[in-house]
Amino acid sequence: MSALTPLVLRLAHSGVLANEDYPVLADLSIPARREAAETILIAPEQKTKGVHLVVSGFVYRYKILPEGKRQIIGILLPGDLCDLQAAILRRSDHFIATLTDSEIATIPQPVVDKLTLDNSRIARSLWWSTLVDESILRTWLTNMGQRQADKWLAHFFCELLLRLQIVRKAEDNACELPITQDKIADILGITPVHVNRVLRELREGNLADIKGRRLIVPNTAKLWSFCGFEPDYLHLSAGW
Amino acid sequence: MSALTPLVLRLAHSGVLANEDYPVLADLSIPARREAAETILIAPEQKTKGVHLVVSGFVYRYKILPEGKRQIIGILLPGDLCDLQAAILRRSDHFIATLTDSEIATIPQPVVDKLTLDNSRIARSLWWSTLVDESILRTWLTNMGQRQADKWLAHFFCELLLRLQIVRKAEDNACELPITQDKIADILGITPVHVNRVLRELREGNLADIKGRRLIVPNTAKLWSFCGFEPDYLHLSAGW
DNA sequence: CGTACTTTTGAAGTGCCTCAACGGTAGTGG
DNA sequence: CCACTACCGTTGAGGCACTTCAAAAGTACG
Repeated sequence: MSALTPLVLRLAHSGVLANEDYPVLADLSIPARREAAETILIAPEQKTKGVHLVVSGFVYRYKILPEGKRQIIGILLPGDLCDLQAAILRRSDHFIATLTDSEIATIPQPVVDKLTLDNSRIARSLWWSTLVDESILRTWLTNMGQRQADKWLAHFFCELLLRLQIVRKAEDNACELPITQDKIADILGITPVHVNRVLRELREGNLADIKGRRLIVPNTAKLWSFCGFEPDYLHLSAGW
Repeated sequence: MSALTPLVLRLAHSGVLANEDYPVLADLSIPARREAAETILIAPEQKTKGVHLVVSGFVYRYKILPEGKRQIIGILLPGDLCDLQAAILRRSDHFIATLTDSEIATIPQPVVDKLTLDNSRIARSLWWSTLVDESILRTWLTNMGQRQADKWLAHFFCELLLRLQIVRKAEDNACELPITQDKIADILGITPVHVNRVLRELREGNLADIKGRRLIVPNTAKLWSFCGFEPDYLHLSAGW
């Protein structure tokens, strides 16, 4: 299994790749290296030399305010490219760090250039992947602004489970969730104390539970309807 | 003055265009048409036939929750492309509508394709522009999650003034703000009543005021430091 | 088997919301 | 020129979601 397999699984959803493109991607032998949890991959203002790909593990984006407050602005799962946008913008405006011990592949800049210049379908599918990230951001912003903490947390769980299922890292109703309540708080924009209380509510309502760093959702449909989850924003189906 | 002038002013900040690219863009004669305020340009699930460019006026993106709540997820100013991302994703996941009477140019899909396929620098600069949008989203998300309403509103004012100055639609300390408190509320994710109170605070603190649909900032530096505004995320300087 | 981290719970406080009313202003038509 | 209407801005009072501070209990690990 190539380090790129999860990426290819994701890009397949873009609906722009042709059969002949898959070998091109599969045959790239990009080595993945291990990184310990809480390793900073990119910092603001830092110039990049390649594009990081998450092969296994969880990675997160975050911003730090002058006062020291932290907002997590994205979770990167296997198959996600971390800093394609930083490569184009030429500097990052936020931090990217590993959440867990992870395998990270760095695709050298020349390889990215070759892929995107030689094959307009692959270029298009990579662009597509950054636009899905943007769509997720719009949804998070909407959740933050309009949903209460219980619904927002439930929505986050729905999204995570679904995104992990695409890359075959989740079962039907459970997945890894290697994340402390402290970090969930910085995702939702609330305090850790309140995360804990809301989590209890979800548990008591049989909607979701976290046990031993795993998320368990007894009834997916019930959780979806609880928070009004509509997965269109993940752009999973490739229908024209 | 071409309808594309504001766009070119923006793309100049990408730092990837060469001198010879400017005539290519300037010579495109894309007609702009007038649209009344509150005209929906794009709706979710709708297929697009071209890319909308704001020539004059204000445009906004928003999402509607199942319960009917609205979150505004972006303001589009002259020079901004509305739906380049929808063209790639092949369907929109949100609404785009005019905020004011506006001039909108629709760049036909074939022209977009030609620009992006024939000229990799122009393609790159267009991609750059979508990534700046994404960067703004990350900052809004951070503001929503971590800043209190007064600072968030002040930050929004700082951003708006600066973005309008780039396209020469604002003076040093004032700009148009053709927007009701109701809409500001849906940007910040708070209630209109609270917007009103926070606005009064800013007025009383001599930080900012709205008079006759115009934003007035007596002392820009003071407003910046009040809310910790750091404009890096707008990626305005093209420095390598 | 201590040490450090994470989770849990309680109690009091605050930012923002809700509901409701009133005032201002611009446009419209008589 | 004045009424009428509609919308927007402003203000007050009470309530709720979430925060803050603090402490205790559970869990992982060398």
